[in-house]
Amino acid sequence: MSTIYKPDKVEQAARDYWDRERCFEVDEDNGRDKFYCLTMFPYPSGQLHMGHVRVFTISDVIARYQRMQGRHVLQPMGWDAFGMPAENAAIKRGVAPARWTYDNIDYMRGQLKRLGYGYDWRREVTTCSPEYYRWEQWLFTRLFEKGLVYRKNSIVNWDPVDQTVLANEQVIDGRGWRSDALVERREIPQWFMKITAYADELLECLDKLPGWPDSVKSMQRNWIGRSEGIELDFGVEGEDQALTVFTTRPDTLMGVTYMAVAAEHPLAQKAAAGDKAIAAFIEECKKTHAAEAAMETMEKKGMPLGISAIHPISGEPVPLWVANFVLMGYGTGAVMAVPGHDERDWEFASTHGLPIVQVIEPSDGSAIDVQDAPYMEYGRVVNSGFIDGMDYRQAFDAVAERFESEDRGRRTVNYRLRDWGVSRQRYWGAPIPIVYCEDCGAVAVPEDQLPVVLPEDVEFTGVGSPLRDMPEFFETDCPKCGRAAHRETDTFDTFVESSWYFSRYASPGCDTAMVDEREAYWMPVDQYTGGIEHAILHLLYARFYQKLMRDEGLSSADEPFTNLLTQGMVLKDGAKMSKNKGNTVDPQEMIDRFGADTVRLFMMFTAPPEQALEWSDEGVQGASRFLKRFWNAVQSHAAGKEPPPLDVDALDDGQRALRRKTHQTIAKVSDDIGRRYTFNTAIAASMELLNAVNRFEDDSPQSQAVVREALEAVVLVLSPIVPHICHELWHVLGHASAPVDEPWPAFDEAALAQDMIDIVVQVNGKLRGRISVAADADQDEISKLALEDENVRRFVADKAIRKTIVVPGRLVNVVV
RNA sequence: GCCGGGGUGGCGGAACUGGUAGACGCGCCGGACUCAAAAUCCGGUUUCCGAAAGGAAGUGCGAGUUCGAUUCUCGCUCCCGGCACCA
Repeated sequence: MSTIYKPDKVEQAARDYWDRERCFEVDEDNGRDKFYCLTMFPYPSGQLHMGHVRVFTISDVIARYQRMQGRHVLQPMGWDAFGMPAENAAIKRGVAPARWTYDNIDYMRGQLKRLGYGYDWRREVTTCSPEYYRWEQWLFTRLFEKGLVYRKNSIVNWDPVDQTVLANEQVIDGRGWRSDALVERREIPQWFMKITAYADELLECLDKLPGWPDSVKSMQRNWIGRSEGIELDFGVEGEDQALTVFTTRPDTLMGVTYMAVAAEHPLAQKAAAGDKAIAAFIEECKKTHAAEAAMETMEKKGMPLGISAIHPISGEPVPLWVANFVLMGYGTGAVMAVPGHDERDWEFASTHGLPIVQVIEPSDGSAIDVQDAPYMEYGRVVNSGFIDGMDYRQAFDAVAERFESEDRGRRTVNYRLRDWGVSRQRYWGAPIPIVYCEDCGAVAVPEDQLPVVLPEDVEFTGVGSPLRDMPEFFETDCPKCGRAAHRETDTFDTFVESSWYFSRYASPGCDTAMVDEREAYWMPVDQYTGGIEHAILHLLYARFYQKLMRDEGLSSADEPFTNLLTQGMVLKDGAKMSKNKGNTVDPQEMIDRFGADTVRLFMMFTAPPEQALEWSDEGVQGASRFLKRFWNAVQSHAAGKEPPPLDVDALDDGQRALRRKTHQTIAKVSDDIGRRYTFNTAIAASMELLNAVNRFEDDSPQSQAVVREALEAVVLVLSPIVPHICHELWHVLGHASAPVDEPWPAFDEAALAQDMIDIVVQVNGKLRGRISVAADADQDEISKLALEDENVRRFVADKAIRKTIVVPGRLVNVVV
């Protein structure tokens, strides 16, 4: 090998070795401590972007480190292969979505290999293959039997550009998450999965995930949005049916001055039948609702329905309104309005001249006037008869008990979380395995008829789904009665595929079940790494799926991911890299120019993983420069005489100092990579050690032995980050083995010991001098030495010393 | 509004448990090599005063606790992310 660093050759050689030796292919081994290191799998969009390179590198560093720690490491890779871009490409280029997708996968797999990631490619999962989605369809039919999926006509978010239904999670500020088009409301029959049945468990288990970032857990809690309250039944004049409302503030019950229902509420609908003005108002609400619901300052509009509810305690009539701020989808679609103690109710009451009364007073007795502003704090109940004088909790219980005993109310928990609509009016997705029969209704496709294969060779017009124009696809027989029936032509939301792919990695090739016993060895995932943008959707669905699979007897794990690392975005010029903004940097170009190791090093050095990383061309140059220095240092050392074995007892002070640095570095890097995931500081420490070696000008045999030890340490500790160059340099240092198979270096406690240590002397907390003391010096000795320092004496002068604080090994502070 | 995270040199960032603020890298300045440039190597680089020794100030702002605060407490401010007529 030439002594000039040529990344192309070095990297090719290392890759050939890993391939030849099948280094990253792992099978289950119950005798060994497993480590499942997972990265969020990519969508095969065409080529890798910098965000991919960052997340895969983080994961690869962790995997390689854990491997050197002796763990049996699984790191798989696959493709989230269904989705809209394939359809868009098909429209634009006239190539079938399947063809486009498989071509992209082939290209991107090559890129991943070029970056040196240590994947077990035998376990590759491609979600658009029938072998994969077959089991997804199977689980769906199981859930169908259990009643955990259901079909209902529902008002959905319709994306007029993408011609599809969006999940609530896919609507951002009233716009489609991909198309950015204003979302409309439509009523369509949809399949739903009962994620709300698991709302409590999904919430509670968050407390059992110490390895997850607080930010993600908090977002999920927020999203699930649990709130405890009471459902109360109000009588309505001229109606047999009670009007049920949900409230979290039963203590304000006596402050109710009006009631409001949503536009879709049956009482509003009924009133509209006899009143054109109300009908017009409801129509207006329907039109504007979806589009404007997210707008921050939407005007509070409403109309009286001309009927009254009966207050359940006072028996007084309470006017009933229809209002645009009441949501049919939350609680019961009706609210009791307490304008004295709720901001929204107060605003509405003020606008429409409704009475505002006070029923809560501050516990500290301070004066308030609810005519000026609502008082929302918990306090003491007043003007409320049977609950007067109570605090919030007492009043809550008193109201609950009274209404429950009279069967006019019940304690209830409400969630913000909605059931997961999984139907998509799209072609490029897994077919929903349902057959519609005129006699039998919706029937699940039986297991022996799965998978329902998506035809891949299709004409793609761009409007709607081609499946609807393919009788050969949708015409079938009813599995129950055998009569002519037709298949569901909707496909699954792609989040369904990404909710269980990690389990499938653990059971590759299994064609008799979704997963087999190998799942139990690998699951749960020990370390999951991916973008913060998946904090809610993907991570919540995946947790939900884990519980579904557990309850189906497929897994024993409650939670799929023990530790979660969310990496920051890659920015350029302060903004997220995107084609729209034209601020992208193509990883391939960087790899071709500098090599994979340089790109990996830059990514890991420039910022800690959770922070945003600003791209810098100079920074890449710097990384490249460092690797050259590293290469040259090892090569020039290896070109010298082979050093004798290290004789620790024969070292002079300088040699011992370098050796101490070596072992300090091993200790620090181990902690930085293994515990803190601060790869940037691990690299910085390695750079320091290499700088120390380069400054060390002593070519005595023992010095060369100390240098050899230092260089070997740098090669090994950097090998998870820049594996190719380390692979080569390890050989240059005379080893036949490969770093990937070496144990992680241990630091020698004895090497860290020092005879003399430098400590800092402060006078009144300000740095005034440095002294060198024996490591075992006692406090009196240290104080004495500190006071002998010339500069310290200048500042102490003739002042009386009030106190001397000695922090062993660090500093002395003299207080005068 | 609520929840979470953050504010440190010209820049990315370091300081992990309250103990030397600015590690490491980038950039910049000076030097060596070169006819010259690039590359490479060596030295310097928080600001202000000083030739230097050394001193003063300094981690968004204001207070507090402490011998000692980037770190802890309180108040404010700005930025980023999430959620939001949720009853």
